[in-house]
Amino acid sequence: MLSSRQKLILKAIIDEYINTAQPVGSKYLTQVPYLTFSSATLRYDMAELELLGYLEKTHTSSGRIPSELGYKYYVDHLITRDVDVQISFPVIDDVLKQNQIKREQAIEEAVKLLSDLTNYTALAVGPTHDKLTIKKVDFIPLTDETATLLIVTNQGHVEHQTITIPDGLNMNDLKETIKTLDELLSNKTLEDASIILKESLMKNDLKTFLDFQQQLMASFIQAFSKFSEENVYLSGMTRMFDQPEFDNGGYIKKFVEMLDRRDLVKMIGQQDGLQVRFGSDMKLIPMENCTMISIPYQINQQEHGTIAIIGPNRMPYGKVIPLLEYIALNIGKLYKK
Amino acid sequence: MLSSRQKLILKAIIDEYINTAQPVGSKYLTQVPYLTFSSATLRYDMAELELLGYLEKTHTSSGRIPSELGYKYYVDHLITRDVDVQISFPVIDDVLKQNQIKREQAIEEAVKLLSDLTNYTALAVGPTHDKLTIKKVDFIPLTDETATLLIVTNQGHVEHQTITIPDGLNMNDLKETIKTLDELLSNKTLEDASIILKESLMKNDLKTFLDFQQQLMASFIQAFSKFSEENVYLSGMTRMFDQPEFDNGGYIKKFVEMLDRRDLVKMIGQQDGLQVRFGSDMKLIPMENCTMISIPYQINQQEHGTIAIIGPNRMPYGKVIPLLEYIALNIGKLYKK
DNA sequence: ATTGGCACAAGACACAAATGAGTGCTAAAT
DNA sequence: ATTTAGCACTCATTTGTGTCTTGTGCCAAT
Repeated sequence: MLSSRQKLILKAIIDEYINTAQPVGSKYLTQVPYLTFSSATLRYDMAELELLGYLEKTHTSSGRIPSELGYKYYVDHLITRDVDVQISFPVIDDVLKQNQIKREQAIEEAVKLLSDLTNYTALAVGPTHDKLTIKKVDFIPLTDETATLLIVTNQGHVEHQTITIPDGLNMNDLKETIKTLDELLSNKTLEDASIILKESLMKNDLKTFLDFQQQLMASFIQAFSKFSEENVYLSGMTRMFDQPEFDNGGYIKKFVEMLDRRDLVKMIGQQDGLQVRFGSDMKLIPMENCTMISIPYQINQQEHGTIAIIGPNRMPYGKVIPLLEYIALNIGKLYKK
Repeated sequence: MLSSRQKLILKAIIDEYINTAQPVGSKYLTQVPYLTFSSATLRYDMAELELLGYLEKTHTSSGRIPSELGYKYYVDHLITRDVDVQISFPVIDDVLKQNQIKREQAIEEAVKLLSDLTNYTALAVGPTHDKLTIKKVDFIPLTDETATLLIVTNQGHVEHQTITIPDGLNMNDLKETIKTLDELLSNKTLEDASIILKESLMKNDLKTFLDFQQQLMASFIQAFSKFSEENVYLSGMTRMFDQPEFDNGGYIKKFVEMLDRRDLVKMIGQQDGLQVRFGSDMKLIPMENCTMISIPYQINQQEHGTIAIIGPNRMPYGKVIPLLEYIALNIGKLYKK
């Protein structure tokens, strides 16, 4: 258990480190208004806090920097919510209102705004429907040789593919096949659709076109698997580059590749509320000095998603968290009747 | 005009610099088999080449590195095509063949392969149809309150948007409206469609839904403008990070942002053949030490695009160019009957 | 026209000393 | 029992110095 003075010291150190990114020493602390103690006293407590694992030293005789445990304690117990963030609220309301009927775009704009307001990388997944079903399979001829294949889910997600029709294949036959497929698959869940598709292939219900059909099926299966990679919006990828702790080609490369591969998305599972995850908490992708704060949003009973921000551990949590909460809440409100 | 010896020297310097990324000195050149001269002679010519602008020095007494002009001369006159790249050709054939009927994917895979083979960033735009027309406008109800709006072009490009239907609005009315729109717009070019849309809005042919309709129209117009941002495929974005000359947070940031904003796409206009563009040639986005090689591909009379690679000036042009040409040629062949 | 020789320039490297921020510990003060 | 002042110590950082290396530029000789 920390003494109240130790708490104050920990808070002061983290607050300062968040601003400066430099190790904080006892001398600085003596200047903090609410720490009216000598540097020696402060040093004594700092040693204690280090022993308990809340602080670290970069070398034997340096100032202290917060450890992950320190940040954790800070976020859980010491944070002071910044009231100034409220000046951004009308802007958020405005942006959301302008995209009231277009949800993907509302989310996209919200993510962009979040990134702009915080100067960190922001992302969102969803909105995702609880039960993913196929709404329509359609086929739109473009030319004599080409056509576009469409699959629409109940989430409004669309997967499309332009295909070239091989020689000697009748466009009408193909159209028929797709129509059968549509009837067969619509309103089925993705898993069911996959099964039905494979069975049909076996039983040869559908007209077979040899090689062509195989590619077509592959195409479908691939489209289905794409759906399960949920829709994700990303903004401010390069903002991370501005952080001094990441000014390092190798790290940045890893970071961008991770975003590119959508690794993080797997981590943002469905959770209950606000989550603050530090580098080592993210088992899949250990990214040191990196924190992800995520919060779910709910559009209606079935549709929900998560919105998150990624930055250095050294984040102004007091600003970022209220902002994130406000955005998540208001995305939800937008569609409540 | 360069003497033949000067040409040899320029070639030797660039070849070596491409390998080592280090300034090349006269001593090294004496070891090159085809340069049987003393270092003093070579130095004499090097000074000449520098005067002419083909070479540069990093400091008063360093070896020489090629200037952009030097690279340009090299690419135009001194390059020797590497025959070894041919061992990659079957792999390319294979990948393309496997995606014969799915063109977007064929391009995507080709770009990925190109990036893998060269270890540089690769991208492609297109295939783009000469005359972009609308093939279908469709509307798929998802729930009582939501529906997906689809626009398909003759290119097989699909733009979709999930919209929330405001209270007091009839789904059937909406369906009718969309149907009218489909009839009105299909097989029209994008420009025509825009005009028709605006006229209808004026004349109020379409049932008006006040605020909602305005958003809907905005949605359409936005979708149309998205089409003109051609479809682009990108692979190996982070490969640039491996190049020693770019190991620098600021540069990398600029690079990623440029790719993110799709700036380059604007540069890859429609051109006749292979183009090699150096940093300063790309007026829009001056990226020093950076070269883009692009080549158009043609699928049929109407459909075409461009495939390109971006790397440091210091690229093994003798390998990269034949590879690029082969891929561009064979994407085209794939769909020729 | 080409070459060998030599003085010179400038980055790279290694090492040492000075600087300075900050600590840990102890003995004295409160 | 806390708190503080004082002091010795540590270690990263900066500055300075000399040496080494690579490569140039120029000139006189071939």
